[in-house]
Amino acid sequence: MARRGEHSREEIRQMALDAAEAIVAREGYPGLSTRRIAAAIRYTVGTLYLVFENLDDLTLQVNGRTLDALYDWLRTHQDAAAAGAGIAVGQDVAACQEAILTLANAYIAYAEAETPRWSMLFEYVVQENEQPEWYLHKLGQVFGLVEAALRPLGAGDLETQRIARVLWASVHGICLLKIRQRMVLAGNQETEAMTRMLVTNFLRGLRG
Amino acid sequence: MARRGEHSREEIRQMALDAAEAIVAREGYPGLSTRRIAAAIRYTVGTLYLVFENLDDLTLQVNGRTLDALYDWLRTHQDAAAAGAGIAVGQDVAACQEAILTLANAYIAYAEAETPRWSMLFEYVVQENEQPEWYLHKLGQVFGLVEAALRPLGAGDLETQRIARVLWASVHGICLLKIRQRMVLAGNQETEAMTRMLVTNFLRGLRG
DNA sequence: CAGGGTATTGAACGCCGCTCAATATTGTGC
DNA sequence: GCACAATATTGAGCGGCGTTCAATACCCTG
Repeated sequence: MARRGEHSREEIRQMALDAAEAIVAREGYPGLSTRRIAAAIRYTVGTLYLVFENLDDLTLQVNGRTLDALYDWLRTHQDAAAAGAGIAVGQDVAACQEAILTLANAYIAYAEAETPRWSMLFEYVVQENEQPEWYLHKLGQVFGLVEAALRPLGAGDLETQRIARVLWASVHGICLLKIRQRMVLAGNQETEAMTRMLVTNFLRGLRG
Repeated sequence: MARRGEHSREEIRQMALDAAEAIVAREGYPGLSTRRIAAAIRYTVGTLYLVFENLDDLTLQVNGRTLDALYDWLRTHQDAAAAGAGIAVGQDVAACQEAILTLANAYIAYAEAETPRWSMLFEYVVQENEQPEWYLHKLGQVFGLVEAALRPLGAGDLETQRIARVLWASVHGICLLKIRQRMVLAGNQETEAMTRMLVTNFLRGLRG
């Protein structure tokens, strides 16, 4: 045995999560196993169970990191788009639509850029459907971006939340269709067209 | 050893698929294993490999059955709704909207009624994203119902197909949200309201 | 009734998640 | 400087997984 105290528990935690992310990026969620993670960080399985409750716990924490990364990604793309469109255009309905489209396309772009990580968010299904509070919070942060973009529409808070959920569920559905390659016909262009069709018509319907 | 020729290959196939469905219904996709299926039909694992290529093949065939069942379910609900609304109302836009809503609600109802089976359609991910032709055909049949319901709108064939994909991806997204219980607030009513919000506004946007 | 053909078996292989007694390493008190 | 308590780390072991294939038990043909 060796290396007692060479790494703190928190260091081991981070190393394990890094290694897990690397494995998932390379081989997808099915390639993830405690033995592989342990080998990658040059510890043994037993050590992992000192730091994580079990593999589900570890998986959920990887997903938590992914949600953080997704949030940052969306923010970055939002800022880039806002810079391109000039300052303080966020108040009218047309600008709101553009903001939503920006978010939607950024979301889909993330799913494409980081497909295995993104897929794992949904491939790992919690059985007792009990996501911990911290996880729901991270989810809420991402959802919050959509709600914020919709606020200029001037609907009530609860109505805005509803619209955001419907819209984001729909964008997610299109994204799934794209990633799972169920769309034999479709390239990138097709997906953007579908997203635009969804968002513009849905919002026009809301106004009309 | 025993029972040589007691069951034909096709009989064994059906027994295995039945057993697999029962296991999935009871314990979900993660509970499915060759050893359990074999035990349930009182054969051994080896026999399963005479009838199926591997567990993935078997899983895909269970999913194929589910697609058939879903198709029948949607047809039945369509017919019931059509009977309720009187004969030959399928021609104007309002009726078209009702037809889509009927389909959407029936889809979500199926997911609720047969959650494990329905979930397995998406939890089992084909790695080489090569669904066999027969599977794509079954998928196409379900999609075809949506396209048919949209035909009264009078869009071109390709446009109708696009609209159907967008709409169905979106309904699926809402359905996912419901089933995965990410909606803490939501009961059945909430989901129906969200579906209605999506469909009515999207279609109104298309018209307007 | 012998023998070929085949349906069926089940042990074996290398994985998996997870546990826990055994052990190696360290810091402390003398 | 040393013994000892405390603890970080190990890794064999358990039961389960998908998959393979030589061995076997059965049936049919001649």
